Amino acid sequence: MGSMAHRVKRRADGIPAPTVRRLSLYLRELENILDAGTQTVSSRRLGQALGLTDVQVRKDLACFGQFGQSGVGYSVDELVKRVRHILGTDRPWNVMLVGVGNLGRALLAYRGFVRKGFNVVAAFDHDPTLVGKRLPEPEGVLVRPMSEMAEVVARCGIRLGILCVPAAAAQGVADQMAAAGVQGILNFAATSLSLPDDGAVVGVDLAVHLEQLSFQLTACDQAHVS
Amino acid sequence: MGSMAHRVKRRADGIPAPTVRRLSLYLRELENILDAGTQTVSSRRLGQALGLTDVQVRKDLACFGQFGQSGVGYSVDELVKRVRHILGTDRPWNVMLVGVGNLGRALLAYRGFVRKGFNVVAAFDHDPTLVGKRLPEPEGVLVRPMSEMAEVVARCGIRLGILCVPAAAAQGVADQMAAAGVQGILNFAATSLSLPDDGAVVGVDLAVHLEQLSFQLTACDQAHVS
DNA sequence: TAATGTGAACTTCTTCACAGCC
DNA sequence: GGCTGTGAAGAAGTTCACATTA
Repeated sequence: MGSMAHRVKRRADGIPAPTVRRLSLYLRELENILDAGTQTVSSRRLGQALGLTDVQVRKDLACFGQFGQSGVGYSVDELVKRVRHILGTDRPWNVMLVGVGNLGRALLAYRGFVRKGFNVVAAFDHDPTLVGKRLPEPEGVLVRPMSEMAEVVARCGIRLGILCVPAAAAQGVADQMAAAGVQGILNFAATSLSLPDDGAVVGVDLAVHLEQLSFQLTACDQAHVS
Repeated sequence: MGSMAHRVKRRADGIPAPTVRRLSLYLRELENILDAGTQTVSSRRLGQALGLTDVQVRKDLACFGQFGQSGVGYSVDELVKRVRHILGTDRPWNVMLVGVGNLGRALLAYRGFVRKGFNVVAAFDHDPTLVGKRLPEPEGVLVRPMSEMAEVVARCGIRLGILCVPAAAAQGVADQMAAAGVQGILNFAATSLSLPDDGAVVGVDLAVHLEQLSFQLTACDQAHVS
């Protein structure tokens, strides 16, 4: 089955998909709050920062147990730990990246992944002129030939992969990744992917997001006219 | 009010938000089908490519009128035109980009935007050592100082902006963009933004997407253990 | 036969209302 | 007063069943 951008294919457990999406946002906000030195946060405050109601926040968190204190709120530190554990980012993940074009290179240089516990430990590309380089230069990740994928995945315990190849090549590469043992793919190619049932895909199509905005503005324009 | 990543803030019209998200995916698939030379497509085929049911596809399209033919399906060419019109991408958009770091540079080099009708006609950065460059080198978009933003927005009729500055600076820059007349922001900063009510935001946090995958794998692991 | 289009049933998600706690 | 947690009500989205058309 193909996967949709921004929607997980299989829902793990009985957790609503929207809840999982929001959980990441809660965590991001909580980390900001933690950095600001605040000890405690209420569902209202957390929700307000994200444009959600307080009840929504509490309902989401309630899926995983009850860790707030009546009349006080949540311990930020505690909540960060709990949410990280729920998302599985309380321990580091080794990640690989395939396709070292413009976007791939930018992602290799992106520090946001490491900060969240995702270490990009391997990169692959089809193009022999790129293989052997270290990106970002001069001390980055070694770009390897596709043929080494299975071995490296096994050796480094890689379960997640970032796919940044052209759309036309994406399905073939995704199959290779799955065959090599990768279980989850973050797909930046402008196409839907089919994977075996135990493979998870999340799609990010940069142009699609701009389309969402142009739709909104266009719809508003027309509302004003009529 | 803040906005959520991957969710539009205000829903234009009476169109369900999930429908709008899927519309972009339909278009992407339809463009592939068109390139392949196929004349006609059924809701079943379109849905299958995206992991959706045929009814879902028809219901989504039905929001905008009825343009299928019983027993035959949809004219791909016609449907592409209609969906582009709905999304507002049947005419080009001038877009600006703020923050020419790693990610910003990669996006300036990304050809997927132009292909979809989004022309990045201006870039801005705070850093004087970047101002004056053309990215991607040597013939790309001129990087301008922030101070020129309002003038350029007005002159080029820019309504959409891509925000790629560090999280700490994001809200301030977003305010500047809104003040300059930008109506929609594609936010790559790892933070939620508050904008005046007539401003639309779509957030893309690359690390958040990996978290969704790690959640899924983690949840599956635990399901297998128990 | 092969498809679209759509009211109705159903499921999922969100909001309301309120009990309980600090 | 301020806050969490939660059953119940409501809203939104999806699927079913089928009428309809080529």
